[in-house]
Amino acid sequence: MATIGDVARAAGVARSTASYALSGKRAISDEVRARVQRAARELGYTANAGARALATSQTRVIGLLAQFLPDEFAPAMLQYIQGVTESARDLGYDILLSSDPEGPAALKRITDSRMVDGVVLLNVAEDDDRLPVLRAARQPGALVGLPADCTGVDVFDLDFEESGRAMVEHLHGLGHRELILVSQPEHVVERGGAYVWRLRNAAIETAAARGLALHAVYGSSAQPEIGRELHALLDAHPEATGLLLNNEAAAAALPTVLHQRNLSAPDDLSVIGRYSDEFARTFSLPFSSIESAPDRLGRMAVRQLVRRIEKQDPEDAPHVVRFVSPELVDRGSTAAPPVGH
Amino acid sequence: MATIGDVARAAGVARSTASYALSGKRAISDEVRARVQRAARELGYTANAGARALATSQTRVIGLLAQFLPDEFAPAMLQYIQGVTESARDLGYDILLSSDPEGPAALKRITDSRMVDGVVLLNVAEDDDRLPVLRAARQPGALVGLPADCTGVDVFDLDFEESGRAMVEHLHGLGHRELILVSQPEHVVERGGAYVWRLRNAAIETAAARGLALHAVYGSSAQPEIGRELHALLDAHPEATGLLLNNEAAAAALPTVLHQRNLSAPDDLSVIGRYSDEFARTFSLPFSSIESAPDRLGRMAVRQLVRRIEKQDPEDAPHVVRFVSPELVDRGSTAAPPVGH
DNA sequence: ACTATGATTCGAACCGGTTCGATTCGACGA
DNA sequence: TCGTCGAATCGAACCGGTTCGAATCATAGT
Repeated sequence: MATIGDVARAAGVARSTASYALSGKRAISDEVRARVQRAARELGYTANAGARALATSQTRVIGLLAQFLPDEFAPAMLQYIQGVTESARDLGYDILLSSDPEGPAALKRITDSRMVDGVVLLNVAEDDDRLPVLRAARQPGALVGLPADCTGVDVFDLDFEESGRAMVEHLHGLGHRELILVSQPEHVVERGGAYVWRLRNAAIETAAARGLALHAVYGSSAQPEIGRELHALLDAHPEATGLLLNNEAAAAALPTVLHQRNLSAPDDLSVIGRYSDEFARTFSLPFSSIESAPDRLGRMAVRQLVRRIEKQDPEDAPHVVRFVSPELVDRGSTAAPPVGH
Repeated sequence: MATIGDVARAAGVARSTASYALSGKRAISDEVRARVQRAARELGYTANAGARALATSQTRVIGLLAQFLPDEFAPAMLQYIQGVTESARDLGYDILLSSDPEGPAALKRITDSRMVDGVVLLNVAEDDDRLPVLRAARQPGALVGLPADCTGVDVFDLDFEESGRAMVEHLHGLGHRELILVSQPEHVVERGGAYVWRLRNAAIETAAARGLALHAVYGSSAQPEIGRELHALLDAHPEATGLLLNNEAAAAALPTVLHQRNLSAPDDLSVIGRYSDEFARTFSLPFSSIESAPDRLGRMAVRQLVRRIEKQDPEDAPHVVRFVSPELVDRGSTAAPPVGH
């Protein structure tokens, strides 16, 4: 494999000249630059990443720390990953993907060995044990998911409070008086998944303020349990006319459940979920929903991270905590409650 | 950040001695080794990955080239990625993930710059344009998916021929005489997705040999089209008693379709699919299926790749082309055809 | 004719590891 | 007592880039 020394020799110049000719960091005469570029092309020269990293202390690699948790919804995870890898590529970075369940240890190894210029953390828990490691690292970090303490990192997340409010307001505006909210399993909350209670509490609060009855429950994250639970819920609250879903498995199971009960949305029941449009398309979910935009969050995290890496911001720019406003995708599954309610 | 020079100084030895003490590649007295290790620990020393790669020409990173194609089924892709990252971690490697649509260019850049010790290609097409680049690279490669030409690479894939045969044989054994096979969209075939016709042709052949009628069609990869197509198919072939699905979207859509037609499996129709158990669990698919084992294929590819990287095989060990035998997961959706057929 | 100037290019050092050959030193056998 | 041997350690070179300061050279100014 050709080195820059080979290129320099072929072009009849010093190594440093070849380097400058290729990088453009110093003025080089047109003639020499052309010679160097030609030699590089002919030898098929590509810089050795390790050597360059050693010399520049820059790897142009971003670490992506995902955690494949048992209850995490897989398709959404892939969308995060996709958003991150794509925007990284657009900005000239590669992605080092770690799914090590030993998150803190993996993060420490990757940052200490300087394999990456920065790090994106997915699935951030309220009290995420990777955060102390990240703060101690020399590289900047961007999070997808809101932890309790945001100091020293840039944070991106869907505005779950506003999402909860919006869902309730929407159905309230249509005249509904009794709602059911199905959240993710409770142990997701216990594990630190703050988004669950952020949406839930906001929904409960809004419902109370509007004088609505809201039955807020935790649902399983897989079939067939969630199907049974949905049946039980509808049995238990026959007066409820609105169903809010913050649980992908429940959304996936609901069409069958409605069929089995011979119900349809929005005629018998108004339904509104919170999941990604991609997910909705893949499974043709007919329910209006708050778009959770995982790919967009991934892109935002990478963009901000790269700005920090490349110090486009003034040295100590304040860290950002940005909430993406929920957008309601109307698929026509909500309407005024059936007469008689 | 501490370098090995700092460690050596703190321990009062030469850099080389510190290196040997930590790597164990030469005999070092117990006393000195202990001193070095202690110094390393106290200084929080971690070797610089770039420097080590430069010195050893080894990165302990594996490149993972995925392609997020519009019709590829997302959850399956995540399972491949998961299998690859997990087994890589177990073997002491990190994963550099690329989803660049410019596959050949990305592969060339990654291998030429020696960021990786080897490469796993997902989604390999019959005439994959990444293969020439891979063969020209100095690093070994492992594929998931069967190309037309396997020279110079290790290949892993599900045995789609055997899968097609097994599905047909299974229903034949139960007494069915007329079957429908729904494959992925035809443009997946045109793009080089050989697995589609491999299963399809084998199924057609087996059906012919057994004297069965088999209606083999291509289906859409998303709802709601695929739902409509399934309805049309069942309308068109009222005498068919068995349905074979090599199309995840069709499997996901079928429960609703059956409901709408007031049919149930296996009483009215025997159904057998080809998808992963994980997928089946997430969506509670009640259909027996050939397990496509994406995570297992990912693991196998990485294991073999690492053996090549570490030259555990004799220098020029023949390249392997391994087909995973299909395993039928019985979910009780097949039985003898209803009487009268 | 001589120097100041600016444009190019060169040489050497450095990044932080690994590895090879040489050196040191104590123990042991003759 | 001396040479030999083996174990432990050291020093230097090397991997392949980047970057800084110095050197070269032609041109322009006086």
